[in-house]
Amino acid sequence: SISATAMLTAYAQHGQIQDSRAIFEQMPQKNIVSWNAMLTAYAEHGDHLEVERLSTRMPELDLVSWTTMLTAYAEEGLTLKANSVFEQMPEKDRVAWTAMLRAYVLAGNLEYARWTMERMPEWDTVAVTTMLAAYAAAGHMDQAEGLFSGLEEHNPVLQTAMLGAYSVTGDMLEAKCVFDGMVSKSLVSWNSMLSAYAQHGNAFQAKQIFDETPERTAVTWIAMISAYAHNGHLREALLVFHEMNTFNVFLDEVCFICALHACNHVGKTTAARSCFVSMSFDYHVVPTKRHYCCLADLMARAGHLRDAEELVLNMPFVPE
RNA sequence: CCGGAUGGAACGCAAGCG
Repeated sequence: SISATAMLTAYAQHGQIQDSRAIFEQMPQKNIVSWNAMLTAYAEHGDHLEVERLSTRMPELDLVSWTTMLTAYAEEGLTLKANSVFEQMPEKDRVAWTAMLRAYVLAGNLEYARWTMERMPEWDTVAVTTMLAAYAAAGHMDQAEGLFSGLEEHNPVLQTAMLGAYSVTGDMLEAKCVFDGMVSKSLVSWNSMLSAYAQHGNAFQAKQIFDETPERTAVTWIAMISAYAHNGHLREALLVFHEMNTFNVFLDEVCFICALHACNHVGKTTAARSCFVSMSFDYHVVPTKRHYCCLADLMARAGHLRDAEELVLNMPFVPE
């Protein structure tokens, strides 16, 4: 039963929702964890209706079930439904409170989010980080700083959120100060510092972080490539892209959007085409609308209007 | 006896429209 649940989750995380449902249905005895895993699978698949249907069939619901339902609603923007789940929960832990807080953040309602945080029986660092990041994204630096300085314990996630907040306002000295003051830095911290420089036109300092970081993830590479691309160093951008290809990096769809964009500015139509083909054949990344958009834009700018038109007409999406 | 499966926080990207 434990291994079946693990398999169910693995299939779901690879988008094979029907396979994971098949495993679930064939399980001889289902416990609360397997039911919850199936709920999570549908929640991540964006299918709140199936989450709802499944939950009515469950022999019992626990904190995990309730919170999964709450999050499923929240991520589809159904804040009222999320709240009604929350209100009906027989007991609430800090995970549930934070999920509700985040539901309001997703709805853009920072007042309710804050009110939810204030009502928590005990403040929790995850909840505060959620709130801080929301304030930062909305440009309320004073509020973000207030939360940050009000806490005694600063963990790496919270500090990275604060670093990102300073990056939003372009306060690079403060951002670097938080970064340097961190006792332990995660890869996300390194990437955040790199992106902060990248987004503020400092390709040189971005490159320094790029060279110093203990490990490079897909995010690291993309941030570096776009740091160059945004500042007119298109040759460097393409060089880094090629370097990335020689490492064993897991390339996701965003990598290719970024590469296509760099090709676009250099006017390398051929490179872009081969990149587009290689994406599906070598990396099994399914092209999305955004990739077609990039490539069509590139071909049009290069004067290949007929090719661009053909691409748009033949793409597996409805053109907008 | 112990361990193993499920829920909450921080990082990257194009175009268009304002």
